[in-house]
This record gives sequence, C-alpha cells and structure tokens, in this order.
Amino acid sequence: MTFVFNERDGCSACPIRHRAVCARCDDDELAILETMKSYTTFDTGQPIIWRGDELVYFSSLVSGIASLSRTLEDGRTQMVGLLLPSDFIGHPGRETVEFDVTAVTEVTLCRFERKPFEKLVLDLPHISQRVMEMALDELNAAREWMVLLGRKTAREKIATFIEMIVRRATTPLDQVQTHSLPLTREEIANFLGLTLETVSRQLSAMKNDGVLAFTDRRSFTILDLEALHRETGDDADGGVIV
Amino acid sequence: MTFVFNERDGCSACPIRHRAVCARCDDDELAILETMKSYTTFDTGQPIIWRGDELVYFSSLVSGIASLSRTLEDGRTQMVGLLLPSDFIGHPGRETVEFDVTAVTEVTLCRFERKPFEKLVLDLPHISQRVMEMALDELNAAREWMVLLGRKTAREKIATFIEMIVRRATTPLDQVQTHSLPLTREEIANFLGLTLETVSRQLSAMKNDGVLAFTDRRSFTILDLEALHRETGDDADGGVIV
DNA sequence: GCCCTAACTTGACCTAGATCAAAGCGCAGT
DNA sequence: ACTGCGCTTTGATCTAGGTCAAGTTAGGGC
Repeated sequence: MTFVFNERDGCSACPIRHRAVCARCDDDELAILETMKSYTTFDTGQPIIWRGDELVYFSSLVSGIASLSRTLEDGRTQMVGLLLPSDFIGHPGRETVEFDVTAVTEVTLCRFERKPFEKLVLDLPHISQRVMEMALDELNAAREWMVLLGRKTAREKIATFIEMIVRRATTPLDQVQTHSLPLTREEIANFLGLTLETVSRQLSAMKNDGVLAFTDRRSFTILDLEALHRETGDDADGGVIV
Repeated sequence: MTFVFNERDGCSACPIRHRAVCARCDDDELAILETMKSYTTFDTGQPIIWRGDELVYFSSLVSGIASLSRTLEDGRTQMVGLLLPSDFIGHPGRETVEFDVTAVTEVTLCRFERKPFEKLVLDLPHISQRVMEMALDELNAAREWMVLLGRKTAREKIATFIEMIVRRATTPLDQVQTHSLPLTREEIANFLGLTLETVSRQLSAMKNDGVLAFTDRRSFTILDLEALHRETGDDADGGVIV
C-alpha cells in the first residue's frame, strides 16, 4: 500500500472526506461525526456482513475494496456491486442488508452506530441529501450493469469492466499507465455473470489483439483505449457529457 | 379496463394515494400537491421520455404499466425496470433520465413540474422520506434482477417472472385465480435477457409440466404454486419475512 | 363474415460460452 | 533452493439458448 491514512489525523485529513456521506458537511457537523465514528479493518476474503443480518453500524469504506453479492442455493454467485473508497454500507431506514458484503482486499471502515446515525440524518440535511445522491448513483450503476448482464457478449462485458477500472482510476484517462486488477478471475466472473475460464480467455484475446498488455497477472496497461471503448458495445459517447 | 379513476375526485380518492410519493402526506400537504398536479395519458407503445432528455415533469404512474429500458447501438434492448401504479418517474436532484421510459399499456400519469416539486421536496420531509424509501426499493429490485440476469437459467428466469406477476397481484397468493400477462413475449424477453422464442418455449414447457395453464395467450392460472417457486432458483424463503 | 397483421408457437440448426480436464506459474513458508 | 497451493491459462468437448424459418392464432377494421 502506497498511502496509509492515519486515523489520528481526524476527518479533515480523511482521504474520502469530499466524496463520502459526509462530503457536504461543514466543520460543525464534522465535529459531531468525529465523536461518533470508529474504525475497523477486515482482511482479504472476510465477510463484513451477511444478508439478512441486522445492521449494527453504517460504514463508509475508507480504503480497500468490498463486494456486494448474492449466492443461490447451488453456489452460483452474482456480484451486484463493488464498493470502493467513499462508498457507504447500509441505508437509513433499513434494519438489515439485502446482500452479502465481503472484503475483496484488506478493507478499512469508518463506522457509525446505526440508530444514532439515523437520528442524525433526520437533523442534518447535508447528510440526508448526500445519502440520497449516493443511493441514486448506486441505482444508476445497478441498472447500467443490468444491461451488461442481460445483453452484452463476453467480450463486451470484459471491455466494459476494464474501462470501468480505468475510468475509476484517479489519473487522467489518456495517460499511459499501469492499472492493477483488484479482483481474481473468479471474482471478475461473478461480477460479469461469466465463468472464470471465459474471463481468462477473453483477457488473453484482448492481449493478443493488442488492446492491452499485462505486466503481471494482476496489472495491465491500455494499449488502445479507442479499441477498448469500441468493444464495450456502448454508444459512441454513452449520452454522457464529458 | 374495469375501473377508471375520475380525476375530478381529487387526491383523497386517488387509487395510489397510499403507496405513491405522497403516501405520507397529511391533508395540508396534499392540498399543496393538488394545486400543482396535472394528468396526462399515453397510448400503448408511446415513448414517455427518452434517456438524456431533460425531465420537465416528475410523475407518479396512476394506472397502466411503463418500462425503463436501454437499447444498444445494434438494437439489443434490455429492460431495467417495470413501472407499476404508484411508481415514480424522475429523481429529485437529477435533470435528466438515464433510461428510456415507454408506455407498455395505456398509461395515466399524475405530473408535477420538476423545479417547483424539487423545492417542495426540500420543505416537506414526508415527501423526501418517501422518495428515499421508494428509491431504495428500486435499488433492491434492480440488484435482485441482476442476480437473475447474471446467473439464472431461462426456466428459472421465467418462473421468477411469473412469480413476480402473481405476487404483485392484489388478490391473495394461494387463491386460484386468473392473472393477466401485461407484456408481449418480446417485452418479457427484453426484461429477462432472453429471446422471444425462448420465452415462448419455456412458457409452453411450464404449461406441459402442469405448473400453469393458459386460458388465453395473455392470461394464465397457476396450477402448482410450490413447483413454480421451486423453479425460481431462489432460497426456500428468500430471507423474506412472510 | 372475411381479411390483414401483429403476436405467438414450433421446428431445425448453430454457436457462444459452460464444463471438464490438465498443465503452468509464482509466491509464502520452510 | 524446494515444496505446496492457490491462481491462472489453455485445450477439448458439450449444451443452453440463440438464430433462422415456417406455420398458426386471434382480434380489429371493413
């Protein structure tokens, strides 16, 4: 890890200060949150909370990656979301969580006890607005992913996934740069509704076609960003204002 | 249509009064909404709003069914949601809509101009709470559907869909009763990430297996509710408290 | 009552991706 | 340096569901 957040530094030094649920809070509001928060960490692979379990804490993901997923009786599993730093776990007004939350890498959470936090939400519109905004972003992401799951080919799924990884990276899109793949082939498969073999084959194919290059199994470079985008199956600009 | 809402009767007689965005409003709040609302209808198949278009009105769906969908360049389309009576179109804080909204049957909307309504939301917690609650329900439904799209077989998809239709019907679950299929085979296919032929074949198969019976191509009866549920691939109780 | 058309069904065949199987690879622990 | 194991790749084969192509059905307009 290149950077470790020192919890002693307080909210104002927090790496997710401006994107998390507290993004809109002023100093006074932050001071309240500061008294309520506590940190925990989970190791790679550990369950954070199971579906149906009562949610004791709301949490912001400070560092690492977690997954939201559902497993059918016979073991087939589907991820329904990836949680990245600044994402929030739990929804005000809900006592349980509907999907399993698992640490994909080592994860640090900033937690608030559910009940006091729910009360706080009623009083601080800065928080409730941000919670709403984040929920709507999740909803859009989920629906976008439904299109992928229902209609895209394996190759389009992989291209979309890689593009998402690259887009979410902090550095400018066009810059030649190495990206790390935070998930195993199996986890990628569960995210894309494929098998791990298909994921492996499609990644190899994109390598052979000169779209990307692997420096290592878990890190790659984009060689042809345009080709990558073309392969996603999405509209030319996706209706997105750039 | 067996029942037509008379718009002149006012909100208190509205069929979706207790489930729509206004569900929690008291009489005073309702009076404010009453002055702002207007009704429109759309014929079967008509577009209600295209993705990317600026949203002029927020609307509650009063009667009929609409779909939310996305179409890829080459024509593949995936529904990402079905809008039933009481569902809401548009999200406070968003100026556009991310998916195409289309009338699947004749549809009646109760509309509010976006900007005044957004202001109202800030003042009336009864509305913003309900909007939040409805958005979270949509999010859960979307994620549940992701599992279906990514991991279920054609037969499981059909069983899940039929069960959903039946569950949403107003009459008690166990009562033998005729249900109407509000969508064409092609629309069902676009909802389930299948082709219309596969939908047709699976429905025929379930008929031959004695799970359901068709009285007509668009209406059916459940013969074996337990078998239907077993075929969905979901957990015994889905973790749901019945 | 008859025609037209859109919706639906059914059959034959094909293919993308799953499944099954067998090696590689690389790092953590000794 | 050696061993073991989890991850990954690659190959061979299979199959669920897609594609293509006829028919069939039924309601709405004349």
